[in-house]
Amino acid sequence: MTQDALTSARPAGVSSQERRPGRGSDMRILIADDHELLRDMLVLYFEGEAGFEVETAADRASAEARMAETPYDLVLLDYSMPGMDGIASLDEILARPDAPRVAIISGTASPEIAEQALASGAAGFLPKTLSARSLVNAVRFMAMGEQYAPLDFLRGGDEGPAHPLTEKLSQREIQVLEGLTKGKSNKEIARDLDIREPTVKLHMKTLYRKIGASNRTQAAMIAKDAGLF
Amino acid sequence: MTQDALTSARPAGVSSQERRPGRGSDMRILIADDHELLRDMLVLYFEGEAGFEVETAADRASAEARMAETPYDLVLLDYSMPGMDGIASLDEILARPDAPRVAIISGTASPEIAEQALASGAAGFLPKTLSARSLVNAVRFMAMGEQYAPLDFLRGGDEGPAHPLTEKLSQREIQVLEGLTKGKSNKEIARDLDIREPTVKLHMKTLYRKIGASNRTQAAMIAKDAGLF
DNA sequence: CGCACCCCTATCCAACCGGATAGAAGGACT
DNA sequence: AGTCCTTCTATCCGGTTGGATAGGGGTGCG
Repeated sequence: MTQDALTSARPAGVSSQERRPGRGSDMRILIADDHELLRDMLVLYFEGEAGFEVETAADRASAEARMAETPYDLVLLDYSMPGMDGIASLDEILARPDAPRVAIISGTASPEIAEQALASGAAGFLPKTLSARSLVNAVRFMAMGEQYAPLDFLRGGDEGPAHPLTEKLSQREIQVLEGLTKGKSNKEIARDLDIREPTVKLHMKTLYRKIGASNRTQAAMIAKDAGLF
Repeated sequence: MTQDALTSARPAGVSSQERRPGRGSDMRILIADDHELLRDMLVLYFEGEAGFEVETAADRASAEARMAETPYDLVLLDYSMPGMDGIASLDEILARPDAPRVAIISGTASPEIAEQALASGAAGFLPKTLSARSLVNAVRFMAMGEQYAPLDFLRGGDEGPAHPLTEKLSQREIQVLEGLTKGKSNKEIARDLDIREPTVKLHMKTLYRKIGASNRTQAAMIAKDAGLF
């Protein structure tokens, strides 16, 4: 089958002629993502590049097992795969005594999450909207010790403004909605924004109308589905 | 670049299969997904196969524009890309007078959503956890007019049960949680499940403890993040 | 200026929610 | 039988939410 080239991820031992002794040893990269399509893709690309040695894992447990076995120069870690629980999981992995450099890769995460990841010490943040070419370049960049993140994504210039929701909502209403998605009460939101609670309730009511929700839980789910926050 | 790996990977074994003497012309496929990584992948792959003609779109608007211009034999439609709003968007696209066969592709959608998509008349459902090989086979299958969906995914055997949440919750609590994520009130949930409201409240309280939520909105967000429902 | 719009505050009230507590029926397992 | 677990029901209470109503400031615009 043609797919052999793709699916032969060759976990270890990479038999290959594409090894180039030019720069000393190869760069060892671990791709941890539950999307096999993506793993196939990246393995394929990196195998065509000189100086890379790629292994894969489909969930957090096996990823950590591999990290414990052998050191990696860079780990591409999916933000949402089995075993992952947001930034907390990243922190835990980075807290390991033998922690490698870790870059977060995600298809759904927001710029906010990207910033949190970078603040936690991630080597970079890679949205899956990146092209394969850009991703390989980013990996090279991070492998040199730099921190990478696509600027247009962080600036929110990404896909956020296209949301019809944010267009309709005022600044305050968006802030209130954000607090709502965090599961906060009106009282907490009021304190955070330094306004009175009745005001929060007003914004709440108006934004319900605007986005078509009938209670706070629905509003939170709508915001979540829209990819906000 | 590494395309040689792809193009050289022509399988002699299947080459006869992919010829479509009945139709004469190539099979036209539209890939609509905002993840450029995935588009790169599939385009490269299908270009290495005979009998396929592939075009791409990064959002719903441009996808529909392409559909209006020329007919496609199959459209791979990302469930969550700019312009998409769940099953409703699929229904709208399928309601077009010149509607092509449409398969939903998603990295996050649940088995429940997959079934809804198939019930709405989708040609298939493709989780991104599929391997490249399986995906190509699925496309061939769907192109023959069949309806495709990975059975183990639909049975929930996929990544659903791996969720630590569903393990801890009882059957009833899960049902209550599902109603919660739909934004329903306790009263509505009670009616739907044909139990009394106090009972719903009890389940609600206990499931809060189990999943670590302090109110219904947080519980809903946790369930959503876990990929439930 | 008048007007629209956004943001802020306030009060009142019905309804709902979160939590505690208590009791009971059925199935499963020892 | 006894025990545990799940499910169901119920009542009480304090707190929160949703909705209506009535204002007061601020900015921008014709």
